[in-house]
Amino acid sequence: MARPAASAAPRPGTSSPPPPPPVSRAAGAPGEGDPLVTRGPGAGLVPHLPGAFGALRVSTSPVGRRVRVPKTAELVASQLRRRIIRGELSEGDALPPEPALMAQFGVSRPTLREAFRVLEAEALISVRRGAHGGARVHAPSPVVAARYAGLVLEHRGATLGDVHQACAVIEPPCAALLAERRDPADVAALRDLLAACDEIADETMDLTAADLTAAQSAFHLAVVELTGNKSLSVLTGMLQHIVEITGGQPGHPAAPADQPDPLGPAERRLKARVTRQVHATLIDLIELGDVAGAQEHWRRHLAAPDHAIPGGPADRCVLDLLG
Amino acid sequence: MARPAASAAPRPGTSSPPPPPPVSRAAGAPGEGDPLVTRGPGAGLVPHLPGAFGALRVSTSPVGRRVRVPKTAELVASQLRRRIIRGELSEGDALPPEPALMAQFGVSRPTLREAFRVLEAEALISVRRGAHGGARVHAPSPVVAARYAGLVLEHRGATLGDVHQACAVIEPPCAALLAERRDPADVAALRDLLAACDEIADETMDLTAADLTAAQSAFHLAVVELTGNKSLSVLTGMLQHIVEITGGQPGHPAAPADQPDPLGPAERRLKARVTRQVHATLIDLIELGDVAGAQEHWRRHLAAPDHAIPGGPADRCVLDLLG
DNA sequence: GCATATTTGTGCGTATGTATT
DNA sequence: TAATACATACGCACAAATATG
Repeated sequence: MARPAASAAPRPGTSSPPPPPPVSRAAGAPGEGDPLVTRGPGAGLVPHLPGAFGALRVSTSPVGRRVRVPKTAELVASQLRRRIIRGELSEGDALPPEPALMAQFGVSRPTLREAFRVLEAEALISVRRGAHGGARVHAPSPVVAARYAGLVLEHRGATLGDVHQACAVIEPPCAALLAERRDPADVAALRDLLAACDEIADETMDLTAADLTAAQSAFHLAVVELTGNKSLSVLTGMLQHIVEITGGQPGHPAAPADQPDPLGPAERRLKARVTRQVHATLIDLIELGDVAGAQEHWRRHLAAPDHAIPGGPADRCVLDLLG
Repeated sequence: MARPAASAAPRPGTSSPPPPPPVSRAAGAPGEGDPLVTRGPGAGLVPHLPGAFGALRVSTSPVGRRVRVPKTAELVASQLRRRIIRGELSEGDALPPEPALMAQFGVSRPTLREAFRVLEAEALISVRRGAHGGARVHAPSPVVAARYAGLVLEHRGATLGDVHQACAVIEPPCAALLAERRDPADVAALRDLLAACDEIADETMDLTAADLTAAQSAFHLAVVELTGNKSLSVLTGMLQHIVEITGGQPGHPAAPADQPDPLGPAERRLKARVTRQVHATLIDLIELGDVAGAQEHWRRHLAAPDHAIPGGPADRCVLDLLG
């Protein structure tokens, strides 16, 4: 076998280069002696996540599924990914240097580097070179998921208004839930975010839209996050990120800034004030426990022309995340 | 100034394909036919300002965060990815063999392979080796995005009930929209899916839950997809996929099948019949145009104990997508 | 079974960037 | 500010496994 097995290294026909032992030296690395890449019988058992063709079901009818053999780099990436997701490797942790990982996994450097590129594309690690460089671990964020979801949406020709409409569907029920709960902590948190919006709107004289909309987006996200539902929070974060990188940046080619700044500073300041009032009203409705009122109020806010840009440029602006 | 160009042509005699243009990616000479990877000016764009740590009240905006220089493999992967998303490369298309791509991009084989691993991890290509092997293109699917979103949720300790609750928030407004629209095509499509559920429930005697729940999930997904909103469709597909690979598979370690089959065939058949009736009622409400009724009916269905398993095992079953 | 085309995994060398001294 | 050591980035060539006809 070409691949060095975990424990048994047959080494049948010794070629010119003697294959190194799978685990030779671990430079002060904790958790030494892990088999790590045991591809033999375990490879068939591990679901290894949905591959390119979906989960393989041991069902009856379609016997004979095209099975894609996992590459070695993919196995290495999966092992590292699992340790990151499980929390064994936390944000900021530094992975051992390449030679140590090569020894631990029993793979060569190109293979290890392929695994690095995969994890780097997933933003789970960031590799820096230099003196104290190496791979550092990052926690998974909705931004990563948003990138791929955005790819799917772009491939399907979704518009910016489509994404906005999704937010308009998700958020009102969350507002209703908060009103039903009437938790003072929720109200306080929202008031804090509202104050943050005010501060930004007041301090910045040029009133660049990016900062203000970011603060307003944080308010919208909080409405979802305070419900405690992690799935909706992640989904909303994804949608917001897609909106942000598509239409929020003025320099983006897909930005609806074809007409450069149709609003003057005065109108923009007025709009900010109106938005602030709408947000404040939501907090009041939540504090009062007006379930239906909060939901309807938030639904209208998200359906408002100046917020959703319905039928306007947003509905003709297909997503363009790739430049 | 880029890295030294490949001075030697990579064995042009061995491959029969058209003579690859000797794109040597000479320094500062972008005049070649298809430079593809032109890193020069792009790298010069990054500000690369020194570490601004103790920035005490910088005047305008905190521009100047840590920039991560993109690796060559990442650039190659981005170019291929863009061509896939843009539709220039469609599902099933075969990419040129490795030597041709090496010549086109002007990179070495390890670099190209790193790009392949990245795209393969994103399920945008699938590489098979052998005579007529090579890289084949696949359309992006919500399954890919679901994988990363699931990673985020697992890292945050989300439960299966959490994911289900997200579906319960998204779907009722969609049902309301369908009832408001009263499109006969929607009703027909839902009736077809209902019939498909019946067929599966009747034909399969062993009544393995996997097939039936898949058909029922298709019905739920259709409620969202028929609204025409692509974002919500993709999101719902992601959530369903997470549920499917986590709790749906009986063999999955995270499946709530610790108590093996608490339901006998009789009870399960009864449940299927009840579910069928609930689905049929939704179709009727949509056909009648009962907006509030359809929304409330679907909300209750998704909150029903036998559907959401609320507070039961689902709420204690954290997602486990990595084995 | 055999020939062929293709990807896969490996080793080693050089270039480049980063932090420390 | 300049020299230096460390760690990754990228390149090339060889041997092996694999799928097709």
